[in-house]
Amino acid sequence: MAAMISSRGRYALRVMTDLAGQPPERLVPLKEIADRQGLSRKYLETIMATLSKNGLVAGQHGKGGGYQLSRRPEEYTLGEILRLTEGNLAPVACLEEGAVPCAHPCPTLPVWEKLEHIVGEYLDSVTLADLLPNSF
Amino acid sequence: MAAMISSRGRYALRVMTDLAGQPPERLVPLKEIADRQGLSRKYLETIMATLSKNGLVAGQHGKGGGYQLSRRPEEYTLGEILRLTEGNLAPVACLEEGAVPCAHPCPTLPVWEKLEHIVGEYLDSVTLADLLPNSF
DNA sequence: TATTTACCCATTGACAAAGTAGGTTAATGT
DNA sequence: ACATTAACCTACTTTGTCAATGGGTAAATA
Repeated sequence: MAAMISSRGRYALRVMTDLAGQPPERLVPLKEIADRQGLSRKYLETIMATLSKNGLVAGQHGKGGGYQLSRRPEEYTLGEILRLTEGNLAPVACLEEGAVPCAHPCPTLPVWEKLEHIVGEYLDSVTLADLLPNSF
Repeated sequence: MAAMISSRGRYALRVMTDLAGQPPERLVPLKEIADRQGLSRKYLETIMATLSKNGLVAGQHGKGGGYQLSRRPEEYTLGEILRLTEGNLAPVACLEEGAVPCAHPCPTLPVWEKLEHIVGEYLDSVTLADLLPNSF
C-alpha cells in the first residue's frame, strides 16, 4: 500500500468544499456537514480544531453557531489544507518534520525532495473553487 | 503524517542500487547487501521474493549463489520498482486496487488521478543508473 | 435558563507495516 | 558423497498510527 493522503486530509477537503458550497455568511453547524457528508461528527471535530486554530475557518459558539470559511474558496489551495491536516506532504518518512537524518550521502534523497516539490506544486495550483460542482 | 513510500519500497531501492554498484555478472549474497546497507536480512528476504518473482533480479541457490540484476541499471525505472514493492503508487486509498468505489460524483477524484499521474510520470523518468554515485 | 454548538482531553479498536523465527530446497566446493 | 552456503517459503509477533468514540466544559443565543 501507499496512500500519501489519509482520511483526515480527505475529510478536511470535503468539509471545506461543503462550506464553500454554502452561502458565504452562513454559519454551518458541524452536525449538518457530518450528516450531509456521511462522516462521524466526533472525528470531524478533531479536524476542525486544526482548521480553526490556523484560521482557515471561523467557528462560532452556541445556538445558531457553526463554521464558515474565512476567505473566498479560490483563496485556499489544496496544498495548504492538506499540509495542515496531514502534518506534511513528505513522500517518505525521512523528509518529515524531526526525522532522524539517514546515512549520508543518501543517493535517493534528491529524488524524494524533487518528488515532494512536484506534488506540492501541483496541489498548490488547485483551489477549493476548482472542486465546486459548477466549476467548468 | 503521510509517507507515500514506505520502508519496503525504499529498501527495495537500496538493494537494487547496491546490486547496480556491483560487477554485472557477480552473484551477490543477500547477507552481504544487508550488512553493507545495515538492514535486516530477514526482512529483505521478503522483498527479494517480490523482485525475484517478477524477474527484476535473478536469484541463484546454494554456495556461491546470490542475486544479480537481470538488466542494465538504466533499464529500471524507480516507478517500476516502487509500484511492485509498494503494491501501487496511489496517493489515496480510493485509487488502490480493489477499493470500494466512493460516492459519485466525487469532486476530488480528478485531483487524485492527476496527482497519481504526475507522481508516476516523474518516478518513471528516473532510472537506477541515476542513483549511482558516479552519475553526473 | 434551557438549548445549541464549538472546543477540549483521554481512550479504544482495528489494521497494516516492520521485523522475527524456523524451516525446506537447491547448488557448490571440497 | 556431504557439509556448507544461500535462496526461498510459511507463519508469527510486535509495534505504531489512524480512525473513531466517549464524556465532558465553555460560550452564545433564543
